[in-house]
Amino acid sequence: MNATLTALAEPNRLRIVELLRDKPRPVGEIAKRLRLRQPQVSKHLRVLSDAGLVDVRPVAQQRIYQLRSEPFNELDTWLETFRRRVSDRMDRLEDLISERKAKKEREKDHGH
Amino acid sequence: MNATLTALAEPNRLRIVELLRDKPRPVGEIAKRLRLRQPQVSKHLRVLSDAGLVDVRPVAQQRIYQLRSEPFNELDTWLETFRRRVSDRMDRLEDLISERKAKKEREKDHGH
DNA sequence: CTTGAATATGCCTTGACAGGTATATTCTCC
DNA sequence: GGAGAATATACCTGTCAAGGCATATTCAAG
Repeated sequence: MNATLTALAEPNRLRIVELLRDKPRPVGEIAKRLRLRQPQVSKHLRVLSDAGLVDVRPVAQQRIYQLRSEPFNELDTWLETFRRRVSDRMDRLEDLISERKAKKEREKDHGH
Repeated sequence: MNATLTALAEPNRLRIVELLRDKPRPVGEIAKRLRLRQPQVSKHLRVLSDAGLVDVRPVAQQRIYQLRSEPFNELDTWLETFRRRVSDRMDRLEDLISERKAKKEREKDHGH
């Protein structure tokens, strides 16, 4: 999960992922399209690969990189846990404030 | 988008976000629960705030932080663009390989 | 087996960022 | 208005990661 986020947090890596979203591509093409130097692209792809975000397949001297679905599914599942909660937050905040006030009152009465 | 990912990529920040998922909390409570020092928590919350991931409300000397929904919705929308694509990748890869082979054949014939 | 294309890796430098600690700020309460 | 709680900020330091560049590696083709 954290590996996924870390990998995606780097701007150029995000661009690569978005490029691969359309279809698998060899390193050179990625470099050309994104105007990046080949070594850095290879390095970014290495990171993406270690994070499990991409797969490689050798075709002649080329290496074709493609996205893997699992990490995105996991990310999606994780996001699920926020859906409902977030919409309830306001109410909960109100509750919390009321609680706090009530507590204050109790303490005040105690003091007297 | 990138701001969101960058903010979430830091492990402790992710923990904070997951803690706030349950309900809004003041800085001190976050620090205590996650066993982090107060200054670092404040810094992380600053980053999360700048990224638009959280909101603050002062209550006395406390600052109550709560999640905002927008960034998560955006992230969700972004993920949407991967749903179908990813499942189609295999086929596309096959296409690409076939294309490549066809191209090779053509070149070969040309050479002869 | 030599050449050239496609890619990976190693090394170096630099910048960003997280933690640690001290200190400033803001508020409550008496 | 003085004390203490809750929080923010400033400064320092160490670490890590990204880019640049040179080079190693792998493969196809003649």
